[in-house]
Amino acid sequence: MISSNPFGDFRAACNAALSEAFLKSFPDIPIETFLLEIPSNLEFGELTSPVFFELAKKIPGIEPRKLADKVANEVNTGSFPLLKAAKAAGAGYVNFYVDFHKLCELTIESTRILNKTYGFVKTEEAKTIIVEHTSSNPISPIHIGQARNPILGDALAHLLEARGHKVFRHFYIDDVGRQTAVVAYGYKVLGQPALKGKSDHDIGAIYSITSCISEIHRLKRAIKMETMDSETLQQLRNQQEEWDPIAAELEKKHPRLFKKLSQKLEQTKDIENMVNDLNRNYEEGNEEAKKLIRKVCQISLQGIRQTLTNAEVYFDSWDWESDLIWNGSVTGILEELKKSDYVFQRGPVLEFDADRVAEDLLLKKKIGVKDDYEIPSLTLIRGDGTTLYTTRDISYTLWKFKKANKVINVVGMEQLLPQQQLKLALWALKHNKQADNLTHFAYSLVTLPGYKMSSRRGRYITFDEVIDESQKRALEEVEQRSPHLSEKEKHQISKVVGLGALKYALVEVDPAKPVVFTWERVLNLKGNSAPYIQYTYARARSILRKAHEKPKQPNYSLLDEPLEKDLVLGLARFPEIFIDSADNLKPNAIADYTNTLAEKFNSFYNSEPVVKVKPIELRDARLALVEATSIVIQNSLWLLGIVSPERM
RNA sequence: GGGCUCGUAGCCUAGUCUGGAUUAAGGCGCCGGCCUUCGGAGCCGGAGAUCAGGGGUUCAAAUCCCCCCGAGCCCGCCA
Repeated sequence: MISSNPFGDFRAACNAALSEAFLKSFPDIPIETFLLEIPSNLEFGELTSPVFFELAKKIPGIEPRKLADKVANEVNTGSFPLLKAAKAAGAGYVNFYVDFHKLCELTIESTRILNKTYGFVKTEEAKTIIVEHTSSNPISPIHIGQARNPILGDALAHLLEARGHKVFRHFYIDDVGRQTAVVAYGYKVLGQPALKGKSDHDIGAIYSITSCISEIHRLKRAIKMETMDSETLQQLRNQQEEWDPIAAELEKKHPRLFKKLSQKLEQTKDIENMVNDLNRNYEEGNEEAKKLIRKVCQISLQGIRQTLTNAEVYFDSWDWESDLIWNGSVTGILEELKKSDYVFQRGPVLEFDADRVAEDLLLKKKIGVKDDYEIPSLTLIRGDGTTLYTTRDISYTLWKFKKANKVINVVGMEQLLPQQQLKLALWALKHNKQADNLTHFAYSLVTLPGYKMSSRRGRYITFDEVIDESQKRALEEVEQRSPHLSEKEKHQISKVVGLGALKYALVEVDPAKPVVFTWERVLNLKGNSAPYIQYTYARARSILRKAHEKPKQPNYSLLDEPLEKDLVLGLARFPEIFIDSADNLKPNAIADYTNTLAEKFNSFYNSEPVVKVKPIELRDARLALVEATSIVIQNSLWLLGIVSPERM
């Protein structure tokens, strides 16, 4: 007999037994559901129910413990094979004890048979889900401040897929907007040269420098104008003082490029206007503008794709923002919105009254804001007729809902307001179902101590550099620890371990919490890290290789050591952990679980011999346990996009 | 000014949604042990926390409510 969720089966048995017993003891008292939780200590059983404290209130004059005693006595363990005993304890608990030998056999055999699918309990409500993630601007490389996005997005996609949903991973190419026009303009004045370095890095440099020079030009011109008061003038001067050192930094970093771009841009009287024209032309579908901006984005994307491939993050679809404009869907949505009564004109600008939508349709609570909080309005169309990011995102979102019934946007927490406005726009358009099924998976950004990253200012550490460094450090470790391995093997291992360490460091923490990036954090090879878990896997596999043969005659009732019991319980609980992690979008729970499991396994094999132990029935039971553990580690690391190496 | 998020040993985190058991769980770092025994990226042990602070609800609070302090972010015709 096998089970897709051994501990879940035990939980179900406890629940049924408890309901039955309670019904016998107190037929008149209706019970909703029994809370069953994992007790602090194994002496209190494998599951415990504290509900008698609550229930005692409903029955006058009875103490929780008395109630627990009465119910515990009525529990009929005979009809539930996994349930060995139920005992009242403490001030009013009923503790449930599992038949360990049965659970043990069920867990280990299920794991070995289900193998790469063990733990991945399928949902009964399979959906088609689009996970949109990363979507970094095609104007600069992905930097470490953004790197949490692909890691989290990929882990979410794995989780949902394993849960039985149909998942599509989408990258939204944000090619519309001023920033692409800036870099395209810089690229154009350079004469559209072939690039020598990694393309996204080169485009990123052109972007920062063009943006910086343009900003300084604008400020200089503004300062020359005499029609302003001294306060405004001072503000402009302050801004200029901010940009001057940035220019110096960029010049130092890219001397030749900086010199060339400055010379070329010197000839442009008003860079800002040229950029704005280019942006407008692009939106209008002007062929020359299309050719130029698409080219620059393609070049940059080539590098970004390379980075993501190195990180082993893949996409099913690359969606161009500009397509939504050119095919008329943005205009269509705007027309619809205008009919909705929630848009208004403010001078030349079209605004969306997000607050009134929320008020009228009673949505404030639903989107998580207080009743008296006034949601700022959203600008839909600029004075010059061009659209804004969130405007376009409305039609992108509806496009995604044509292909899926649930959409998860992996977007930084700082974009909470536009994501709320977007949702409200869907309600204003009467797309209630879509609004309800749109999830903003918000996470905090990665920061560097004492350093403010900014693509526009050219101040960032790229994801590429961090991957390289992490893998380089891993290689040094492999060279030192496993000199006997072939060069090829050493390289393969260091790739997997270096990348694993990086991913783990970014996925391990609750997404709501900020991560401060330090090398110490990523390059941790000891406890609570991917290398620690990977090492545990490699050791387990090594033991299995040493045994030469598959366990043939395991007798699971010989597994009686506390360390064995603890490990088996860990394996049995994996499916429940997985379900919670997938349904509540908590990839960090998997990281935490896997690390704990690795600790249990390390303790086990350090004190209990496996290969050489006698009798053979015990040896085989332990071998099967080792095999099962290796499977669960591999499966859970897979969810996080981390590879388990056979050796390291 | 308004809003969102976070605050747990020197440092990094789990637990908070759904309140439960006289020791608040891990990791890093620190101190002390373990290699003629399946790979020491390991194992075992130790020291280290009034769960930011104050009040409240409860038989029971890191967890729920109120107040307050501190940090980050948002409130743009940027994305």
